[in-house]
Amino acid sequence: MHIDTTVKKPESPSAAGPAPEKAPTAPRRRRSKSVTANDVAQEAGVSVGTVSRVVNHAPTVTHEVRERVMAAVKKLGWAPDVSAQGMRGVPARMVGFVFSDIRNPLYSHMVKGAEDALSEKGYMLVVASTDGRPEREVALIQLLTRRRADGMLLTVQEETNAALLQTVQLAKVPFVMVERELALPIDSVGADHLNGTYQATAYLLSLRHQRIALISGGRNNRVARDRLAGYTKAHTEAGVAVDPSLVRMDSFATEYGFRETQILLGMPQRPTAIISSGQRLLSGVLEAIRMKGCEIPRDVSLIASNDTELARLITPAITAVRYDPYAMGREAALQLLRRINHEIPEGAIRIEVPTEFILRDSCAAPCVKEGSRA
Amino acid sequence: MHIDTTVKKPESPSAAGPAPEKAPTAPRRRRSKSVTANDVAQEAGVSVGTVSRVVNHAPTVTHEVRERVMAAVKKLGWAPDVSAQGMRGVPARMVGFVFSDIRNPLYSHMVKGAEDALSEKGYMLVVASTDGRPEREVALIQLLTRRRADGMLLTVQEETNAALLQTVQLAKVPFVMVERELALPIDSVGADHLNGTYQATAYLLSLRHQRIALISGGRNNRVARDRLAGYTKAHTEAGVAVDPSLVRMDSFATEYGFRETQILLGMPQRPTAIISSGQRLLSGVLEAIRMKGCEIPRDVSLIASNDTELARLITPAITAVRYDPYAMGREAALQLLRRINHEIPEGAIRIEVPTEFILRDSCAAPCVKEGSRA
DNA sequence: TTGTACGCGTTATCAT
DNA sequence: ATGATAACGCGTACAA
Repeated sequence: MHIDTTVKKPESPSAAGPAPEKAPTAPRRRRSKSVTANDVAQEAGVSVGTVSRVVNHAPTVTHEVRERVMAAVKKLGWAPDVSAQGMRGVPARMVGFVFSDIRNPLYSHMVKGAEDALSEKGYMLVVASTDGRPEREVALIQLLTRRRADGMLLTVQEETNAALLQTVQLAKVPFVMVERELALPIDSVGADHLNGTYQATAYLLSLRHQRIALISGGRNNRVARDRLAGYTKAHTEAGVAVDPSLVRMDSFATEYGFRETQILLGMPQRPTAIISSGQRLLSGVLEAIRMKGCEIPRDVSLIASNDTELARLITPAITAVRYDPYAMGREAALQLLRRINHEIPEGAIRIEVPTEFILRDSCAAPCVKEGSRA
Repeated sequence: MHIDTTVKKPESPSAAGPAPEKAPTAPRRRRSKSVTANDVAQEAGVSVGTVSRVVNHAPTVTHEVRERVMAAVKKLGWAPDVSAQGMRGVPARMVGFVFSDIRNPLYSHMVKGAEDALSEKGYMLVVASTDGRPEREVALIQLLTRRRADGMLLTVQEETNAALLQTVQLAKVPFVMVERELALPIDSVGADHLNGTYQATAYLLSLRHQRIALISGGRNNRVARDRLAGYTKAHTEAGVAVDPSLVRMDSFATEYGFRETQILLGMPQRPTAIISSGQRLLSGVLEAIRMKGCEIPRDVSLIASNDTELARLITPAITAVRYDPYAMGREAALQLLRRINHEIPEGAIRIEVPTEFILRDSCAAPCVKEGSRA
């Protein structure tokens, strides 16, 4: 499998398109009328160099000349052409955010956090959804690189994808991983899932639950590793053995939550509590619990992560591990900006966002009849 | 290993244009030596012109030469520099989507629809959140224009904002309005809220509700106008008078839904049904209903728009007017692409996305004791 | 069919 | 402090 770097222009209006498209007009590609620095210079009675010096805040410009140039700039409504600036090496002030699907509230909140941080500095944010397809991840990173993105935020599907690692290295711009980690010296931002899941598990154990199911996704991702570590740590501290059959970490999808919950609740020794770690999992888990005729928290206790409107408003309200995706996106963007501007020394940095345990009404001590069967 | 010829302050090049903007110092950068069309030409033993013709699919190139050039392209990993292309008038293949806040699922779904349509054609999507501030709308449109966006999708706060109208006209690129309409000859895409609200209202009237509240936002926007029209039409057809005090159309915010519902349920002749038209309103409305000690549908019937996971999963499940924001975003992007490529004749086009009435358990005939009081 | 040369608008260098 | 001018990399008339 080779990476195709050839240039495609499927929609060139002047050339033959892929469809029987006979464009009504065969327009000249030339941008015809636009005011240039030369026009401004003429208007102000100076040279183009001076115009450039003025707008770039060069210290060597007379106040009087600056005023004249600024007046001309305003009068003509001129602004430097970004393409021409690009040719001179001026950064595009654009960063990309690559993730699976913006419709996931987790990502839309991250994006907003990133966008807020970036727009303060005059940066644009390009969103790039991969639908979880690794080849799309690679293609989008390459596209953004070619389009001169100054850096990228990355939440990939598979942390060990070799093609991805190579692509990231080839792009000479900084990256910041979000809720993921690569085997490269790259900054990363993520929530403290270890502690979050530890708290949730410890709480359930303190209620005397012995069989606690953990449903999550991304078995090979940092997030899942941290959650499993927190889950295991709590069990170890409580002296309770972990039953591997209660750990389901293959997908964040709603359907997965539904299916695995059905399976779990159908087990002969079924779990008395479930930790649903994944924003989209919860509705699937809830539906399966409902379908099995179970009542929360009487028949099964439930803890969700992340906290959502659904968890808060449903009856009973669901106890949750909360963290702030907006803050994660914001911190990631700020770190990326620091890298872009070389404000910090080399060396990968890990930024951790705290988790918070929100106690609600979805947990109770396990029902003895169920717990002691077999 | 890093190219670090820059040794000034944390850089921040002008990019400001005419507007006074803080820019610490001028840049001193040089893009690292990159492979150019000239290198490819040399490698292939042809001239730069031929290289350009090959990658631009010019018909006048020998197959043999094309092969040789393509091989050189692949070998050197060359791709045309976008800035240089930009200077020659090649479009940037980038569009902007301006809206209030991506965290609103309505917009994140629209964005995904738009992105899917755009990425198929090799376009990038820049997201631009305004937080509902009109001056941000103007600033972002100007920014995107300067950055050579080929077109923009727009969901503005105030359809009558004069500064906005002027900015849109000044930008010489095509726009497509989403769920909004301007007094300009511009394409628009929106859901059929008139019919959706008509169906919801007619259904409630058929259950013999006489006092139906309508909560929504954007009093001066197309969406609100359409909803009010549908609401009124159903009342007229049923011969039921509309009580203006039951129509609350000032905001889409959750808090507004909460507050207005409290007020409505506190009225001496309180409504027996509520139509909550706005994705974020629902949770506020529900919370107020719960706080007032009312039960759905016994004490108050409820219909939501748009349909959401919350509406579907809460007990009782909420009857809803559903439409597809993803489809709206996609249609808007496709229409914008048609405009960008001049594939359709001039003249504004309105694209309507259908609504669907989802019957669930949140509506019943009004309680007589409540309805007949006073 | 292919090579050559010009120009797009800006920034940086070198003179003045 | 300011003017003049050389790149930057590509697309495309025009020449061959």
